Amino acid sequence: MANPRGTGRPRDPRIEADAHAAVRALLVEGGYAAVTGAAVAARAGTTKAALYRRWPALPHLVHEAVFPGELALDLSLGADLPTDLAGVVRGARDALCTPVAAAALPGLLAEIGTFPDLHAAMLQRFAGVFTALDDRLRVAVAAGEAHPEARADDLLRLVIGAVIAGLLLTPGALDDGWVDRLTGTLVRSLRS
Amino acid sequence: MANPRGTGRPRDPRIEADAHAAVRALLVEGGYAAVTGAAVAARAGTTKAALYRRWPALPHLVHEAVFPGELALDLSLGADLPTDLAGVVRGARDALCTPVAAAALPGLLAEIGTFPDLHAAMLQRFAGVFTALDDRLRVAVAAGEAHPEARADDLLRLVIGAVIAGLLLTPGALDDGWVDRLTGTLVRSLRS
Amino acid sequence: MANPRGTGRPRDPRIEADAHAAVRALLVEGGYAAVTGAAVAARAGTTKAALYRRWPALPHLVHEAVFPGELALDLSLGADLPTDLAGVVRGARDALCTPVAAAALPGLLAEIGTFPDLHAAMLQRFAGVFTALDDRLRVAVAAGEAHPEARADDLLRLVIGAVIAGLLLTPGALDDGWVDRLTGTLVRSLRS
Amino acid sequence: MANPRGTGRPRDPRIEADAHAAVRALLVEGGYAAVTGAAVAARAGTTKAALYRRWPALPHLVHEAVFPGELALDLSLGADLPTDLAGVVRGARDALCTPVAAAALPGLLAEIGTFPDLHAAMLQRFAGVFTALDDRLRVAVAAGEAHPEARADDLLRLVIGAVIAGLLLTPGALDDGWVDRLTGTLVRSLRS
DNA sequence: CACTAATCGAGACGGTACGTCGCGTCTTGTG
DNA sequence: CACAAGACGCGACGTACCGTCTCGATTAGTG
Repeated sequence: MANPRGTGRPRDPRIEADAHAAVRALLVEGGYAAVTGAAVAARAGTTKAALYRRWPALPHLVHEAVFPGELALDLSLGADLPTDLAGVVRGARDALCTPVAAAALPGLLAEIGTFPDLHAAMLQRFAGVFTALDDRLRVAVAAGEAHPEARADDLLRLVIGAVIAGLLLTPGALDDGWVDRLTGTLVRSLRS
Repeated sequence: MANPRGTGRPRDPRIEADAHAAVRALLVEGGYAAVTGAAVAARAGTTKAALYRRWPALPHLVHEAVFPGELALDLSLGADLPTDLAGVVRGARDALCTPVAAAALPGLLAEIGTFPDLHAAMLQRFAGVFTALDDRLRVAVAAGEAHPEARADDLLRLVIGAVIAGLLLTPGALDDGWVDRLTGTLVRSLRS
Repeated sequence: MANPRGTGRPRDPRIEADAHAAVRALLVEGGYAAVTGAAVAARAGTTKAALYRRWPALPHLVHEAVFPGELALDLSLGADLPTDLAGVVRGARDALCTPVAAAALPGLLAEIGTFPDLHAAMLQRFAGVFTALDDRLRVAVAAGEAHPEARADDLLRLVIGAVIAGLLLTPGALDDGWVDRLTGTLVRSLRS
Repeated sequence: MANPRGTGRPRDPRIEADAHAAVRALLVEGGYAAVTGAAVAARAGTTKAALYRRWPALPHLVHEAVFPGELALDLSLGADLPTDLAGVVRGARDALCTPVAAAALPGLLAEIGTFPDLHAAMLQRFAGVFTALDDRLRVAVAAGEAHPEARADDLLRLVIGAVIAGLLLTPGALDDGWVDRLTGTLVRSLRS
């Protein structure tokens, strides 16, 4: 898609940033339905053609605008397990409950059916967290804080699922008390 | 929407049923994107006007077609707690992982942003399960099988979230082993 | 269409009159496009079914409402020819330039293509005028006021055409001066 | 409507021509009622959106397709008055009695009520004829062939009205004999 | 006095056209 | 090459009107 050789007029790098900003603004103001090709282009001061030169379809742009990079939950390996799990829970909630993310997620998840590559891209955002959580879990098992069959994927899916379900079905319920309760639940569930 | 008095020509009851069936068939064959007003009408042997007379928008019809009534998980109050929780987990998975439901859910969840009344309608499907689970939990607390702070809403949201996250992000992973692992997780998390 | 035997509930005679009045009111207020089945029924305090029991289609009702009976131009046989012709011109103009008629005519003429029976019905309204004009013309020929080849149908068509063209293309131009000028034109054209 | 600056992708000029041809074909085959947005688009090998980009509504397209330019009656200034008038009468008849025009006119005239701008557009088609007739009439007055009060607008309205009335009410009667009779009528009516 | 038969109000029915909108692509002219 | 601009094919949207139908409730005349 990108120009392999260095030939030709180079792409205007501001368009990427402007498009990201436009998407985020539209998401907050009008929800996922307001993120129209024409609307994004107008808001970003460019045209649809410039967008489609960069992203294969609108949802890809939205995904990139909402989740620009990998989630950084910085599991402070060394703190005790409850503290680290609380960090994961809180981090996942904070990342997905941004006004922008909350507006985009339902639509993005629905588009997975149409654009399978979005699926992989979204999962990729959690890859680092998964690795860190896997490592942390191994340490906890060695320390006798978690039973040996504990799996990081189940754990992470549980957290993400709880956040998504809360986001979609009971928005507003994911306060700090919820973080504490879910953390406690996870800690207890890890005991042998 | 419905005719309050008995006046006027009564609605043809077959249209409701045919529309439901048409939506389910289209969902299975072509996914959520195939559920078009014209396609549903054609398949149901009726017209768009007849559909819009009954439902304010297509997603309402889809919701009704996919979740015709309340989820019945028949918590067998009396069995031991692990068995009952396994029933809830398995029941939620079975209800939401039907080919029809799996095809409809992502789109349906995304439409909540546009049609807020869909939100209440979807939650309503779990009202009975919540009540039953709440009762069961109280019994478990009294029997010393669960700690007193355990909350049915958190528990149910955890189950639903796990299913939805699994459905959206890792379809195919929700096998019987997953049911057993999640049940074990929940049982352990309930211990004081 | 009507009930041949006297059996059954008799029709409510007020509906005819109310429907006529409703059509005329809607024509004046919103033009031909506002004369909808539902609108007429609502305005007349009845229902579409009652209307279609009486008229085969809406244009028939409109025609009846706008031109309830034959045009009565009362050619005062005996006056001089210019006076009589002025009466015809003025009468045709007055009959077709009513706000109601002016609003209905273009639509009615267009429906002729769909309902050929409307055609005959509309022509019928001029039958009496034609006969009278034909007689008057014969007298004029005998008196040497008109050349022998003068034909009433050509003459009448000329008058009606002039009114319709004025109505459709230059509304407002059909004032009394126009009546005098057209009358003069016709009188001169009849001279041998 | 049109793109003022030369920017953007230029409109495909074939679409205009194809749409015109499609409208004419549909008019002849199925009458005014067959001229549907979808039908025109399909026949022209394009889409409804492309049509609505060019014309504000269907009747405007129909008008343009049926009367692409101004009527050219080429009054042969110089022939004697009866010959020139016969040319006007015959020309107006020929222009409005084409199968295409005859099918379109009733509908088009009826739409004037909904789209007032159509009115001006239709009158414009006769502007040149009016000017020429006005000039010719002045010559005739100077030559003593017509009385001084003769007005071209009255005359033209008379001709057009006669054609329209004949078209709408007595189709088939506008043969060459009718042309001669009407011409004679006009010539006599112009004498002082 | 029941019975019959057509009308009444109300409103749903199938059908069809309307005009709009969004998508992702394409085609110009201009850097 | 990229860019701005905007037309293109495609297809869905939700609304409106048409003329018909199906109800339950009236309202006469008839047996």
